[in-house]
Amino acid sequence: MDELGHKDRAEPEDTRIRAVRIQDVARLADVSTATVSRALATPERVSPEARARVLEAIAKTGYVPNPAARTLRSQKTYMVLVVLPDLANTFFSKILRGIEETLFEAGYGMIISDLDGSPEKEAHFAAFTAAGRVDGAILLNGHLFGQSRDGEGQPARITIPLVALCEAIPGADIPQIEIDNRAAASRMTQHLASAGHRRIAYVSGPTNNILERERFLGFKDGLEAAGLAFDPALVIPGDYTIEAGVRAGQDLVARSARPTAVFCTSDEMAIGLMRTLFSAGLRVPEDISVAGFDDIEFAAVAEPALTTIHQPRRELGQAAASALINLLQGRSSPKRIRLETELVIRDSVTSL
Amino acid sequence: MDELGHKDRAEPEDTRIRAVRIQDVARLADVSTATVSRALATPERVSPEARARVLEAIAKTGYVPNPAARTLRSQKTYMVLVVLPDLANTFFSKILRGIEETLFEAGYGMIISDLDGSPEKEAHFAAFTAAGRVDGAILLNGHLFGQSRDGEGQPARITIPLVALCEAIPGADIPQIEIDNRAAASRMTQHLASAGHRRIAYVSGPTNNILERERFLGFKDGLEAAGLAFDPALVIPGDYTIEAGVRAGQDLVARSARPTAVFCTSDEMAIGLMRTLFSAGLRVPEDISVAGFDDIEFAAVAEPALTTIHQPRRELGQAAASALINLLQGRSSPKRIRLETELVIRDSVTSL
DNA sequence: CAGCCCTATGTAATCGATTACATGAAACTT
DNA sequence: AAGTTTCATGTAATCGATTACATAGGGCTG
Repeated sequence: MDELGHKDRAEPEDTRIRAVRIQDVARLADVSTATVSRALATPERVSPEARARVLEAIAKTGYVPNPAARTLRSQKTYMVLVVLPDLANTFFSKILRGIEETLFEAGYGMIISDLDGSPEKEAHFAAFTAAGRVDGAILLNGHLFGQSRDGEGQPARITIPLVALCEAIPGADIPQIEIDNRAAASRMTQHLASAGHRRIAYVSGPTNNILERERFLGFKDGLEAAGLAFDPALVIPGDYTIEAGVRAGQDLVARSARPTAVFCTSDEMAIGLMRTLFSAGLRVPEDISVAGFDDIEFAAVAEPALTTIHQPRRELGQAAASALINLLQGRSSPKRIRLETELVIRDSVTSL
Repeated sequence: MDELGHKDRAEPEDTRIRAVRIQDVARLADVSTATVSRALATPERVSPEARARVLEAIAKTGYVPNPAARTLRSQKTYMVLVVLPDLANTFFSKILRGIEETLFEAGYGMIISDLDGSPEKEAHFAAFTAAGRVDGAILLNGHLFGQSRDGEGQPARITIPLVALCEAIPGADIPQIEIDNRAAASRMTQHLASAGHRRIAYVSGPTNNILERERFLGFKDGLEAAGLAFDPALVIPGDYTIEAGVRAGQDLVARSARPTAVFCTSDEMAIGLMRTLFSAGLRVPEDISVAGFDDIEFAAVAEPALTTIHQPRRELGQAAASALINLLQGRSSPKRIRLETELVIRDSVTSL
């Protein structure tokens, strides 16, 4: 019999390495399994002597509780699902890091789901969530599972705590962590206007996106505050990607009456757009000013350095994770958390 | 009693929503739980009639197997851990996407661990892995858990399948998925040399990094192939980040005898470096040529567009995930998979 | 038609923890 | 001193699946 005394296990032919079980620890510490469990979960409810023996036995055996068994009994997974529209998007990476940090400190792991615009994947992760593989979820995709298809089929009824990050989910009674997109867009627009720009183009996000709607409202707010008229011809459709910026640039280059400034609702689009302008022989900001949104790492080192709206991405991730942890641990969380943005003035916008 | 007949459950005051269990399905389909389980796992071992009744009952109840229970019994989690040195690094995002895609198709979920240079985190995830929370792991960090500290303490003995991605792990007997860093670096160096550059600076990665060592050897290979002497003074330390590129640029600007070309071992450094050169009034490529490595999204839209080495990032992720899945499903996997890189010539390098 | 094998199914053990409940001893109350 | 409370601990039920083993019936072989 080995040191741990796996006496009631198959012995000779079973060469798989068996994990240490709570029973092995209990035997070594000469207590019951209940005491071992309590020594870990509620140390104050165990006598100091027993606790010491248990801890020693744990150290000696290298015992790690089996998470599946623990989850099965306690219904807690200590896992959180993060739902993203697109993992490859630069904007999310720092947010993810903020989330991961905070979850880790609280003892939670992070499972990532990249929806990738696929309804199958969405259904899969809805089932995943419903099956109790995670204790809670952070949604960065702007809608609830199965939200669009109602009536037909069984819309996934998720009963675990949820938090919406960045893209608010209208109508959902869950904490929303975001920035004030409307105010930020208005501020940028006014910044451009106060630099003397009268004809300001706007490169949008996907129009069904709540961020886009807010930023678009903010753009109009800003125009109005500056006493400028809104011109629908100056709205160029985009989707936040570099490629959309490139296309918007082509659109712009082809125009006869060009705006003097372009407000792109993502830095990625701004950088793609500038690329196209350069290729066409236009200079930024001399011939045309360009502003972005997000303040990703590359904004500061773009040529010219990009004037943009700074989003506290890491803090957003941390705030969302904290809010969720509060919920998971039975505490409450404010329904709406808004973090401050900042107008970052660099070199891509000039005064007329 | 409700439709599912939870007769042996607490009824009135328990308002928690109970998940449908296999027993509920069994009762509805008028079979045993074993048959339900078999109908899902090995349909060919169940009669068509019973199978149909089971599937109908599952559809009616919306049954989803409880993963914790399944894992506890079968010792399979259908989860894979991805270990990264830094989640915020742009380079990883597309790789992650490739991994996620492939895992998803095979029915596996992805848990992400951002080590962030923290030994505590590393220890945590080693325990995590040892506890059987995942079936396998993909390592992007270039070393095994607990590899550095041996002898002292109990080095985590991981018994699950592992795969190394990008950073090969010397001495580890696990599949390694990578590119030929040495050949790629040599190729770029020769490209610069063949454009007439004789004084080529090299901005390195962290020197303890295996990628760096390979690329550095490749750089020297390339010099030698071109008949150029290696000059240690032209090696500038870096760590693959934008900031390192900025610093390298400052170093370069301050020099009296400047090289005519700079080979940066990451695009991020190349972009940061160009930024600094511009700020100092130097032009790329007229005054100095700059080459990168990786071909991240921003390389193509940088100003000037960056000449670089293209890494098939998504494919790397997919290959690593496939290799791991093979291992998890009892098949074998080649010990070394090398994907092809490509020299991408854009505008940041000029001929002298 | 006896004997054998194969198929479909059920019964119940099992995975490894948590935790409700029981128990006995010690401490406190009146 | 009897009764009550508290504390430390143990016993065993439980979480919800998978799966080893048992069994019954049907088809096949000789």
